[in-house]
Amino acid sequence: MPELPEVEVVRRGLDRWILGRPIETVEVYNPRSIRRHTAGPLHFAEVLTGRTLLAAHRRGKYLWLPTDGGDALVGHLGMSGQLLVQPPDAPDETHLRARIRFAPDDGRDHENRELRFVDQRTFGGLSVEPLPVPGNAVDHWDRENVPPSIAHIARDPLDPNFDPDAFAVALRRKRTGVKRALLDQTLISGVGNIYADEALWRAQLHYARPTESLTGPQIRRLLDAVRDVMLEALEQGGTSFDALYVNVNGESGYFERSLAAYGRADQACPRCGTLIRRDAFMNRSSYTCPKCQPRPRRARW
DNA sequence: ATGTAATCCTGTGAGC
DNA sequence: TGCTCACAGGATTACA
Repeated sequence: MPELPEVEVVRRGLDRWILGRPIETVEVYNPRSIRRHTAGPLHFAEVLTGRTLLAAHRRGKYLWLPTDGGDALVGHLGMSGQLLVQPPDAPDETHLRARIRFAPDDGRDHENRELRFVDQRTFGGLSVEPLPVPGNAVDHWDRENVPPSIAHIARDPLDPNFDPDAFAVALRRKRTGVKRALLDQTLISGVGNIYADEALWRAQLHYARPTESLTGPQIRRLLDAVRDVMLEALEQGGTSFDALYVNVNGESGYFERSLAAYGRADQACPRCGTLIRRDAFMNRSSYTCPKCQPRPRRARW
């Protein structure tokens, strides 16, 4: 599943390949993939046509691309979404939901690639939304230019303006388990089930540990773990930047090779050899090492 | 304020 | 072989 590192890989691909040329056509094949766009998929296509995408920004798992019209193309990949930059003659993908074609770049037709939104489970979606302060974006961390549907999303751990102390205070104020808090995108964004489990394993914390009982050093260790695991995943996912293809399938190499806990039920913990255990958690799964991450006496989840 | 459960979806694989 | 069912899970919504 695309979490922050995968989405950042996509952002870099979009930043490199699809900015600066007017959109010529927009085709929507599944209206469900146009979400939050209250005026509907037809309007989505209409308003986007003729616009030029100026930049590619990200917060947590959300992407947004400001246009020369003062609004932005907003995207979330959900569980199975991909944004692919493809040559026009590439065969349509099975779950192709939308296609955006750009005006040719005189004489350089070989670079005239199109943007495709592919999404098997259609939990992801695209929309066009107004930007509060148009045309003012300095970098992709700029808070003032966040579209309305992303306004409630907290800064993510790779954002230079992410405030660890404020996070620690907000975290301890919550009366919940630490993993639930990690997955709360209004507290910290970009963390999904996979990286939550990996970070907790690295920080040697159990998912049901009550947030208010966490010490300052433990929170710092946890944050470092979140950042490290994401940066490592990003390094490995980054190898596909040159491929004229934006890799988003949630299998950034890292996925298969480097996971210590997630998805490894009944396999040896890389740190101590104890068998990793799988618990039901929030309609999904949590993976822990019973020895490195003992369940707290007062558990909360 | 916080927790719980249902909802949205489809491909995969296990079990019968 | 073919059916059924559990499962994967992010974000939002409704309800407790």
